[in-house]
Amino acid sequence: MKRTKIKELLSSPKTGEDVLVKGWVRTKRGNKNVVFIALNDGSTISNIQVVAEASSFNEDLLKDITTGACLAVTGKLVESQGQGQNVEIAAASIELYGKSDAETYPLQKKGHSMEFLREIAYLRPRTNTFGAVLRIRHSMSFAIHKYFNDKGFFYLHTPIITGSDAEGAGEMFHVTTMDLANVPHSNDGSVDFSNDFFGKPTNLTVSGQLEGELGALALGDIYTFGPTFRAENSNTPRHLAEFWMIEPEMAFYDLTDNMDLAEDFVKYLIRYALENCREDLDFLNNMIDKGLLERLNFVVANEFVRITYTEAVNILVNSGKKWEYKVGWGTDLQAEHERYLVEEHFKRPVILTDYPMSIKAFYMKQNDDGKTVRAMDVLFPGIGEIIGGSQREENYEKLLSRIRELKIPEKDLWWYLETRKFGTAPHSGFGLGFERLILFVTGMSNIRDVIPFPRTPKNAEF
RNA sequence: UCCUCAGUAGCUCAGUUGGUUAGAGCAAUGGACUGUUAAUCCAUGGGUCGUAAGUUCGAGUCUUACCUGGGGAGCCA
Repeated sequence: MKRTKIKELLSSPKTGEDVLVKGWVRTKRGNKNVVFIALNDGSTISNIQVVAEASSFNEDLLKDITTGACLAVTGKLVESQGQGQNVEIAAASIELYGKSDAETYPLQKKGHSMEFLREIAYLRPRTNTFGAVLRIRHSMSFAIHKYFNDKGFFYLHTPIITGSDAEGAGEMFHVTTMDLANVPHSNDGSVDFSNDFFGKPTNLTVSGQLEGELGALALGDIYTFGPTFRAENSNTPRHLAEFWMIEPEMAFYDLTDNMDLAEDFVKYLIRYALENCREDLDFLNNMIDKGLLERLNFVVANEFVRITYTEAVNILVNSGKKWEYKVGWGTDLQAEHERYLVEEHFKRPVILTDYPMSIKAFYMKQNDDGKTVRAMDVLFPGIGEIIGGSQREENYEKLLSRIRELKIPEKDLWWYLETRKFGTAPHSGFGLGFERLILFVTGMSNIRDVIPFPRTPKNAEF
């Protein structure tokens, strides 16, 4: 008999038919005469109830059916006599694939703390919460590709290993095959990379943007979606050393086009989740965050506020609030300022634009005022900055002078500058932190719980 | 990296101004129960109190250092 997934079984139940299901035991209860097994195969958050008449099965087999054990069950799908479910399987035969010693299996029927589950990340996908999060994570990945594909964007694979140390987005992880116990040095005392694998210093990427721009200036509209690595010693519920980032880059987009795309993109993803992940979202709304569905619906239904950095500073200065960090034109906005704008003043997502040139990256297009750049940050409630982007500086002289002002090693960026020499074009792009999106969509509060195997300072287990 | 809180049974926690043999709920184990829904009821076992040093007649409790985790901040996505 062919195996049926539980999701399929529950969505279009054909009672009276014989079925074969395979999955892991969530709970077992019962008495002398009848045993009830809640079986889950990961295809959906719901379990199927397997009912076994004790007299029809070997006593030792029933004893070995404990929380966590893996079973293959054949039987007839019937209407349930109980209250909790519509259909159940009247078991005809049960094959035990894998026992699960109840005394040592870490997962119980009762709830566990997120901190404990993090320590057993090799098993936590078997819980309702992580099953829901991981299914939603998959759906969001798929929706991202679908959104861009439908819009005629091309998925560009930018390198994971990079030879330039120029973007300045964060501390980097070195990539080397050198024997670290015996690192060769040049005469001047510096590390000699000439015999290293690439013959020069290399790192894991902190952003695919610069290569993404090369793609946009050939293919028109591209996006990247891949792992990103930051060796920052950041210990917060919003940072990972290894995370996934989506970076669209579009030729002929100005900053307004860029904002329009970012807003449409994020709303599309949230709408996609609402339409396709309903059961999992309902579960998370009940168990994790009672305001989740309301917040998701609100974001989809309302325009994002768009104001300039200068306007934001005025609002903050005139708010009458006491700030831990001083607000003034030219300083970067702190978490408390962003939170005030999003959560108290406007009470909705906010896009801030036209930041001072001095606090933003070298590649952002300079405004005519000579002091601001065409940057945009999308700020979300509870998350903070979920998207950062800009129109890029396409003028060769302006870009070069900015690189020199900031003393960025020009020799590492020669290829990037070349694009401004040959057929340069106005273009824009942004980066969306995938896990931060998942945080928002799931209502989870710690970024370590929206990626299967989190990498953070002092933690690379599993 | 900084500030702050915490670490006691498999899990979640209680443990009084330092005082005899460290407790509870859940889980587990054994039993009861004719359809259960995180089942219920009865019983049983389970601890180097994060690690190391110190103060003291005496430390789960006080001190110091370190480790691990949470929350906040910075850096950022």
